[in-house]
Amino acid sequence: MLACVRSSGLKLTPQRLAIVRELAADPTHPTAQELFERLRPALPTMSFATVYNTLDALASAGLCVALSLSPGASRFDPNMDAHHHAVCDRCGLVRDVPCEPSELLAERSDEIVPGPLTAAPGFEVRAVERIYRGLCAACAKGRQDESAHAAARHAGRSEENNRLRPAGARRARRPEHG
Amino acid sequence: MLACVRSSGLKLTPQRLAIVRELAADPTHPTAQELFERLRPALPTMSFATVYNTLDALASAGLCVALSLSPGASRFDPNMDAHHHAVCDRCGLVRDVPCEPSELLAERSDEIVPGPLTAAPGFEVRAVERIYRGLCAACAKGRQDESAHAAARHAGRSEENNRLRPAGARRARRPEHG
DNA sequence: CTTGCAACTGATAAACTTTCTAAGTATCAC
DNA sequence: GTGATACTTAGAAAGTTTATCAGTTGCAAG
Repeated sequence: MLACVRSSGLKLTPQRLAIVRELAADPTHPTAQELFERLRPALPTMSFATVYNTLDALASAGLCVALSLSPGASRFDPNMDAHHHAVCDRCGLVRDVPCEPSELLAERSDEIVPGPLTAAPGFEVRAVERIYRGLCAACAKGRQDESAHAAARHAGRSEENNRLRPAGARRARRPEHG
Repeated sequence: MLACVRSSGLKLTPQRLAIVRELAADPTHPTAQELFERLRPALPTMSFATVYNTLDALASAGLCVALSLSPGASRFDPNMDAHHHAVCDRCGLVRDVPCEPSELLAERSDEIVPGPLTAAPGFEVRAVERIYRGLCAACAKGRQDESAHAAARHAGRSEENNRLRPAGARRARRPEHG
């Protein structure tokens, strides 16, 4: 991937090197904020804007994609092969889900692109993606524990909730496509 | 839908009435900002926060859903039946795409929920949704015109671009799942 | 190895989206 | 009608993302 950075006409700075390495090594599709915080020990002077600039440059070069699949900050995906996503309703975590073999046999190695949508006349379909909504392993386990504790103690809000809710978001939010 | 508002224990205020009516009548899944601006003539004193409060109340009552399918503001969907979405890469517009008959035959009237994901062990799938990415009719036509004009005049950036990009976003953004 | 330019970084401001707070107001059950 | 409660308004505030600009640095050419 680093070679692609150079061949895309992008200069290979220490900041970009660190960001690309961290992004490529992380299957959880981190946000810009997460990348920034993880790299802060190694690059204490790096600006937050540099993280965004770099991710934008990578995306423009076709080396990663910005995902907006749940409220809150965008997540960045270095996997440019055809794949789908599993999105946690609770913490927003995103994991890749490979295409099924039948999909990979399609003409485009990307996704199966069907004919025009009768529901949306004139809409030009470029790609079709699938989103699996639900609870990631950690949140599913967390909820079990929570309800178990809630049964033991009557109503004590004891567990600190580790939901990674969008920034200012404090209220509960109904999951999409309920 | 208005009856549902009352039966959900929500008070039926003029603001809510207007918001519900506007939302239910609009198939394009407007943002909070768009609803606010459209209702401003009828309700000049309505606060922007009221739009958010109302949409949040509706979502919590299960009467609409907040969609985060592209960067920028959330869009609100009053259609609670099982369906998918077509999302415009350029302007962010969202249109509903009904499920196919085969999907509606599934056990849940919602979506076909497959077995556990081998790619994400422990992930509890609640629903599967499909996103058709591409260009809406208006943007597809707009791009044709743009390239036609660009060919005529050599490089004049004459057409004002009507992209509804996320807030501060000025730069071009690579569509997801490129 | 030096040099120069273009691209990049860092810092900050700013725009936008969303939520919170506090005080006043209106809805609805009785 | 009347009161409790939920709602609205307005403004502040927090989080995300982009713009601006001066200073620095990567890197290609010499």
